[in-house]
Amino acid sequence: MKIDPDSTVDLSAQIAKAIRDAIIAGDLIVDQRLPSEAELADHFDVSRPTVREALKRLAAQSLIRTQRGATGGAFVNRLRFEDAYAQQVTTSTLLLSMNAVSFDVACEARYALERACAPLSAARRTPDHLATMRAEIHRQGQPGLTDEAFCASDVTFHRALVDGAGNKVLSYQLAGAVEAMQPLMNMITFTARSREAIVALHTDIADAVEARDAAKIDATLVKLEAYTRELAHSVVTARAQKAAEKEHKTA
Amino acid sequence: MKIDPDSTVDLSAQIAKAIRDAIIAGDLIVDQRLPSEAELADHFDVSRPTVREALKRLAAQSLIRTQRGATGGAFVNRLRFEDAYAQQVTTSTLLLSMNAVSFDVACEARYALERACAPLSAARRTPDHLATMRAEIHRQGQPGLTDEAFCASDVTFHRALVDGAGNKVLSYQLAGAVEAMQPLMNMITFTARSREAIVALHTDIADAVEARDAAKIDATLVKLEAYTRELAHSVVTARAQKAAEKEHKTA
DNA sequence: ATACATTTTAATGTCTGACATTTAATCTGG
DNA sequence: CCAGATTAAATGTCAGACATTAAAATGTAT
Repeated sequence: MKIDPDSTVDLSAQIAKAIRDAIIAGDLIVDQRLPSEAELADHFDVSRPTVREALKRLAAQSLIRTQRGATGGAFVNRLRFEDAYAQQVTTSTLLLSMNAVSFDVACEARYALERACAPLSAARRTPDHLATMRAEIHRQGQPGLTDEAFCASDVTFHRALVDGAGNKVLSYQLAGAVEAMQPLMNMITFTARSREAIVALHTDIADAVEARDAAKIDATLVKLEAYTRELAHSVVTARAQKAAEKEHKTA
Repeated sequence: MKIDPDSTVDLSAQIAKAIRDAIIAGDLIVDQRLPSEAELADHFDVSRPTVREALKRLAAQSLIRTQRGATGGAFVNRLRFEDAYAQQVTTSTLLLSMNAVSFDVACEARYALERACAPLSAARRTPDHLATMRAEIHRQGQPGLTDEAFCASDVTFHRALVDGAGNKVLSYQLAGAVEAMQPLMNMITFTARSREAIVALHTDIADAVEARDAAKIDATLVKLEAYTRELAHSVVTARAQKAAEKEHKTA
């Protein structure tokens, strides 16, 4: 592991890269302890604060964890799916909000991915997954539910569908897509009638999952996608109209 | 933005979280300059090194960039899909290697996601995407190609297929799945005969994409998945046999 | 007045050395 | 043999200094 002190790149970034590469290459294995900060500083011929900045970079990516005390130090972290979820969701959310990704594009991606799970979920879902879906459907029918709570329940429902596929990699990939859309979905005000329609489609999906009918799940997801986009469009239209009225009033 | 100095959590982690939350909430917008390190240190009532560790954490997630000089400082970064790709691939690769995700599970996820793109790609692919696919097929037929180069070309081919769907979110999500599998794929030694079979299937896919025949793409991807898994199994079997022989020799 | 060279300045990058805090291992007395 | 005190080693934090960078301000000559 070496760095170039003459490079224009930050030393801490170079050190972080060197250690990261060693982890990816398998030279440092899970739970292995890195040398102490002082030893690393000595090795790379830099000061301790510089080493610490490098370690914090790695910690931000969940590649290492640190422990204080006598037998403490920095350890290579076993990257867990649960840890990766959070980062994936954060990144996806920011990508959507910063890159003016249209609702349609995000929606299309989400349902395309979800439909990819449909046949697997039909084959493998357990009673647990089904119970979660039914419970969320029931919650979604409760009057007095806020839009945010309705959306959160929607996310849980869809994650149960995805988790039913029994493939951790798929669940991980989809967590980003589904949850990242939540802020966009929260912009939609769900009327009693639209909630009723969504709950009906959710019920169809749950029934199809119970019957292990992949084609039916797929078809219903297509319907749900179309309806979601329709709702979003009406929101956009209403907002534009409101803005126009306001404009008219000021003029 | 406040932190709790009595918490057991690192101050730098708390500060990073506070700033990250502000970015996510939109309180800090793209290209906006953060206060200088000295000002942040003053605001949070900590020392400059502590602030710097926090900023390095954010930089590791591409949430900010720093610039030196008179008008320098830390700026909120516009998170680009390209920047996110790299992190996504690193994370996915480590998840697969550290969590003993079986080849079958990863393979299943990859092809499920890819098949989700098939109908969109059939509808939207441009001549460019098609040209890339044809070029990679040609490369894959060249004799003397290393296994690594063959795999790299395979990745490029599949990414062209995915990019053909014309949905950035899908491309982003899939980049992780496809590229993360490359290390696993590199373990497979491709015989002349297996390469021939793969190239034939790739050609079928390219033909179907050209004809905008979604069903045909889907069907061929199913075949390719089955063949890939078959190849992987034979590799595993061969390796187990070799290990058994070695065991026998030592005994 | 303008173009170019120089100086200033404000910021990040880095270093040194110190102290605080945490935690496990070790020592010590009952 | 065990419980408490001590020690040691590591990370966490701080203070202050200097190095480096790059833009802006200033000065100067044409």
